[in-house]
Amino acid sequence: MPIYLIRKLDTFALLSDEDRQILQELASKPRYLGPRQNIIREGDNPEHLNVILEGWAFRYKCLKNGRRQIVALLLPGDLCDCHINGMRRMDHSIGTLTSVRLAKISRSRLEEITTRSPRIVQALNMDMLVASAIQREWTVNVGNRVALERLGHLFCEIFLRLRQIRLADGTSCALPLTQVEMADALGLTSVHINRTLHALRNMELVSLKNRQLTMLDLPGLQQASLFIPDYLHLGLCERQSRSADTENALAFA
Amino acid sequence: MPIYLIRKLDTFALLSDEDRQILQELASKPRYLGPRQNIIREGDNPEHLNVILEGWAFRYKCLKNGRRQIVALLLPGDLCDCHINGMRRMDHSIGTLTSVRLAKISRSRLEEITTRSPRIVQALNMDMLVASAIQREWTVNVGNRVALERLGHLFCEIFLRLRQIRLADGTSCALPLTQVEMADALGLTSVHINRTLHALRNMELVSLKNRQLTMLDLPGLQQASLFIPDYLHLGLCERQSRSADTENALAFA
DNA sequence: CGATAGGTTGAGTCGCATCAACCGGGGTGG
DNA sequence: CCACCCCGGTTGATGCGACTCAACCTATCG
Repeated sequence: MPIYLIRKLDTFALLSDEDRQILQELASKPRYLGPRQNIIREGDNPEHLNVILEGWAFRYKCLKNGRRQIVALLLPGDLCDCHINGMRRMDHSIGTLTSVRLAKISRSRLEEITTRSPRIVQALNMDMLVASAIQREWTVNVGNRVALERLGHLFCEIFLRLRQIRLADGTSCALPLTQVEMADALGLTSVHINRTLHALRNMELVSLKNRQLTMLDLPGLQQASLFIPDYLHLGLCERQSRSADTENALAFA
Repeated sequence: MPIYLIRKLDTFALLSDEDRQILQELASKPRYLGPRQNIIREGDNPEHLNVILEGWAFRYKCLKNGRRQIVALLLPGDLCDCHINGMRRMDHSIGTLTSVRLAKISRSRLEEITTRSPRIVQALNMDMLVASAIQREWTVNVGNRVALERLGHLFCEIFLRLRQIRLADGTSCALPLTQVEMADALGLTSVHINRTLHALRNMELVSLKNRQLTMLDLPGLQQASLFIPDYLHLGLCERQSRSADTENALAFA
């Protein structure tokens, strides 16, 4: 069940029960990958659309000088490939961070879906716009913020994105990234991430142990990181509570 | 006439004469703006799709600390707004660099186009994928490259994008960016851009005077900048010469 | 003519990289 | 069982790339 995809799209458009049913059928033949594996490599020819049903992954590019830049984080419910038609060759790779469950959606299947539900198309479009907005914000993050702001900003973004799909528990969420991976995502070194993390802890803004991130002071962290959540377009998130109610109601029916 | 849009889309899909005719009709009521003006501001509600018919513009975000990050350059033929439906509030602003001629396309008009030509839809999708790829590469650029590489990379990208729409003249093209604007695009200061530019000139890789950029040694610059053009997906660019022939043929008919 | 925008240059400072050593825990194999 | 290894994290010393501040230069324009 692509439960996280449904939850996310639900914040982008008013899905009907039929829409949800259509999305449910997606996850028929899931594919499993272990942690630190490649889902697809730069140069590969993407044949179908992959959706992350469960687990974390990331887009990255390797440079000639040997360094690696992580350009995006893919969370449960995120679409892997630059969807719809067109891309002949991947210009970047996608790797897993944790164990990942993937749904493969063929092109024909996708077309079928889009003809059956315009609302799903709308929600997918919105999702794509948000993904672009996040990418722009990452450019801002590495271009214009110092280490402490960058790391704090990343934490804020991850936390809010996970909360959107109800994978945050109060003020905590998972964070299965090593310091090396944070460094590669933020254009810093792991040594400096380490020191910066200590600074954030000393300021009592976050705590991070056993891959569990706790936001001790979310407003404080947002301010310290120059984080403004607008770009995530979570505007409809108050609907979350409503759909949570509906979901519960169904569960108890 | 959205000649540059047509040229660009022509490298992404095989457009028919009818497709071109449809695109021609877009530019009916153009809007004109002077240099250094805002096309749309963060927080605005975008009502229609803007296409740049002529001139240069850029997407940017301003931070609380007063600094500005330019997150994308918009060249002739580029689409301004995160198109199709959806976005309620702009999460960034768009400003002009030069005088700009814009085409406003209403939502209904856009739908009409997409129903009439699936090939245009395909080309627009491809264009969107390339725009995303460029955004990712900008993240890599500011995250993982030193000043000289960043600036050289920017020059390579601009040159190839302009050549794609045949706005490059041999090894030269326009570059209407001030050093402050280059700095804001690359996450550097204008002082450092100045010194880096001198370094590039001393290495006899580029020359830049009167807003005219000349690539003295494109392969050399690409190598020095770790530039790999794959992400621009210019694969079909050999078609350029063919369509140029067609265009000339028509011009002389 | 002064005013302004863009570009140039130098000196001093700082954030982050680099290099290197070391620690602790979990897994493996003898 | 312990010895070993390896990965992720930690810490210190040093150096460099880019920032900051400031002065000055040049072209353009009202």
